[in-house]
Amino acid sequence: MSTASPVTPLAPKRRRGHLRVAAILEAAEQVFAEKGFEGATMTEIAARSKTAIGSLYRFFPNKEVLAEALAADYVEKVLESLGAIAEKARGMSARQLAEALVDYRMRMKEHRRVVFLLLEARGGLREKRGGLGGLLRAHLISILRTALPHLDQAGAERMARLTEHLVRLVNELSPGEQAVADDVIDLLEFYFTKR
Amino acid sequence: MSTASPVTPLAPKRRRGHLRVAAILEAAEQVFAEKGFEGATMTEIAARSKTAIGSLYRFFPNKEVLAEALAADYVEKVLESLGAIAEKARGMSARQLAEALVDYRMRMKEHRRVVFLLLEARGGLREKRGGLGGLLRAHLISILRTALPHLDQAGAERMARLTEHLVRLVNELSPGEQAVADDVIDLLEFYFTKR
Amino acid sequence: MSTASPVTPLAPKRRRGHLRVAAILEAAEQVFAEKGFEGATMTEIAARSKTAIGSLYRFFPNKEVLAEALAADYVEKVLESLGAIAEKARGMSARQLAEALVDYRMRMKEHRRVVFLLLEARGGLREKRGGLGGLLRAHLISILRTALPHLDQAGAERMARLTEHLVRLVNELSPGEQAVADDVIDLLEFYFTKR
Amino acid sequence: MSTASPVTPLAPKRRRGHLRVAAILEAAEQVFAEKGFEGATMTEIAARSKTAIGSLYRFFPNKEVLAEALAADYVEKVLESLGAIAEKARGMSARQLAEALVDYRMRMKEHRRVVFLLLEARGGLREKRGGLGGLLRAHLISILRTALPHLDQAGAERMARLTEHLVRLVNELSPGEQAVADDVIDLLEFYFTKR
DNA sequence: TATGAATGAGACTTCATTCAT
DNA sequence: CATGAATGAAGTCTCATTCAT
Repeated sequence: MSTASPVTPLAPKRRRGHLRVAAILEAAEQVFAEKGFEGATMTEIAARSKTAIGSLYRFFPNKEVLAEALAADYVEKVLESLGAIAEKARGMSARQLAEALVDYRMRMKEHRRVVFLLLEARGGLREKRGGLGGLLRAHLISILRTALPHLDQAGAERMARLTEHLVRLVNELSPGEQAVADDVIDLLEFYFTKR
Repeated sequence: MSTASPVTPLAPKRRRGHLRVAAILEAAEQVFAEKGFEGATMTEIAARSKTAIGSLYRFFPNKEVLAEALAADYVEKVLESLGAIAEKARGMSARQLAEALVDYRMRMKEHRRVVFLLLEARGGLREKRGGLGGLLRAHLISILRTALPHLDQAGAERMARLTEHLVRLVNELSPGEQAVADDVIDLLEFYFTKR
Repeated sequence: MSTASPVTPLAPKRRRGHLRVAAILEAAEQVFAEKGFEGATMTEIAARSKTAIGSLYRFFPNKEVLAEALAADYVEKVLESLGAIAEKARGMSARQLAEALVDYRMRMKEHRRVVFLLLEARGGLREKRGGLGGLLRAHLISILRTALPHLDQAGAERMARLTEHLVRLVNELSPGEQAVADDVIDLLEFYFTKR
Repeated sequence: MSTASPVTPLAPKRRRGHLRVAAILEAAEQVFAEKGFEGATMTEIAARSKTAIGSLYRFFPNKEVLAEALAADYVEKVLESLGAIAEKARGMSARQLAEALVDYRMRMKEHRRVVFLLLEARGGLREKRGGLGGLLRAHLISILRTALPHLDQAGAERMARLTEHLVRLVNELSPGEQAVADDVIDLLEFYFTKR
């Protein structure tokens, strides 16, 4: 009765709880980004979010759940953005599509390294990657096929792989390197046009 | 500047010479790749390399030094490869350059995730990145300017940033995705030609 | 001497009266029996008795007090039963006495392991044992001397010690072992007769 | 390779280790006896045996293993004692048998409450009870049938149950109560004779 | 008064590192 | 030098208890 439920973050029931959870997630994102999954400590996450360690565990019964919550949060936002692009995809020019994708990544920047760390790097979460990362890939493929109707499924998959990687670069650019983002757009435009 | 840290592996000059050390580095690479820096344990590295824990510590006085040795090892190999490309760079066509760069990455594949983990992800090693990562960047810039003489320094830096990122994708490709590597070459060719 | 500890359950006089308290005591008995004193958690006791944790603490200001209340409850019942035997003790035959004692234990069975755990095992409550356990012993001695007038005090004490232990076995018998209870009666009859 | 082995106490390889393990087991016995399984802390066991906590965990990878080692130790000694009785069982008189059994318990006294706590009380170890406790029971049954050849299996089982319980009393006797042990012998003699 | 969120001491356990043999 | 036992700081997580609502 109290042990057999799947381990999930507790949904806070009071108003205060929501603020607390938001603070925790933000701190966790920072710490995970800085130290990686193993390097991050629950103690530090608690301290940075000014949460008592016991309270942290009330909401996220263990470190893995916290990481997953972060990932889920991220995916949710990404899917939202991709959804917006998908709606406008039909009839977009190659350049417009390239711009839209780079722009969406740009807006994801705040979440920059968490993706990297939690969706793409960690072993324990690897299985979820099929779930989360795969979901993103699928959306991207669908967008590509809508905007570039001449693509077949295999071609779109291949293109999605490269596009995803290329676009990811914009998250790693320092303020002084923003010009590189323009190159990314140019390259994508060429890629979308040529194929 | 970034050399001569107080703690260094024993007899770094003939590191490759010592069989034990080679075994340790190989085991360390595996374990770091699988578990990340924090997740990796000295005990497991010792076990996998069939080295007594005490002996491991004779060669590498702590975990960080071991990771740095690995990184140095990696950089050494990369510089070697890049050096070979640099020698042939003059007069290379854009396509030939693209192919050479992708090919060199291909051959680095075994070291794939160690780069990722130690050069790019870890916080404690971040500072070194300036040293190691920066070194690679400098070489790449030089290669680009040699092969593409019309580039100015700023343009080459910008191009190096994107090229480095794009080329990195080939390390993450599964056997079934090798076709994507061809796209990378095509894109680089276009990139090198157009600019 | 052992009364009036500074911390006591609220309104102990009409403890049975309060429905909530009855539910808590029942749940506590179960949980203590299953998990032991340290293993039992206030949270689980609260949950099983459908009491908010805050309310649980209103009635029993800490875990120890709850355990003591349980023990006191148990002793109360036992004294009641022993009292009934004591009344009929004069003139009882050895066999009748043996049967009465085994029978009383039989009826205590529901409380079986709580005795064990709280009166006999726990260190912190050990001191109270002098109070509670000693009380039971005294009653038993008095019963023995009434039914077996030839006993002197020392002999009765000695006999009480063994009788108490022997009789305790019936609480541990599984349904399939009820025949052993008959042996206990036979042994006690012999014991009471011979001495 | 390092995780898939059953969890067992590490056999110390050096001389020092054996002393350490002995000290740990002794401390553990004390602490478990005083506080019970949940109440006992690894920290206290380490402190009382003057062992660093890390060393304690080297030998006993967790609390449960430590408790089991203790239980196994106990069972070994008991079986030894029972074995000695079994050898002499044929032809023993009822009184001699009673005396032997009480005597063997007497000599087990040092281990007194650990039995109680680990073999008979704890939930997690309950399964083992079938193994360990059941083993003892089986030996006792065999001894009874040898010394009292007229018993059938069912009768011996029943008798073993009561005998085991009765004999256990001698472990709880304080120095001033030794006379009770004589009563136990008398009762057992009667029990063995009459049946 | 009832509720359950918040708190933090402390338990178990791991592992980098040291050091006696 | 090699070995692996010893050490203890630090991390994860639990739970008795308090307190704001």
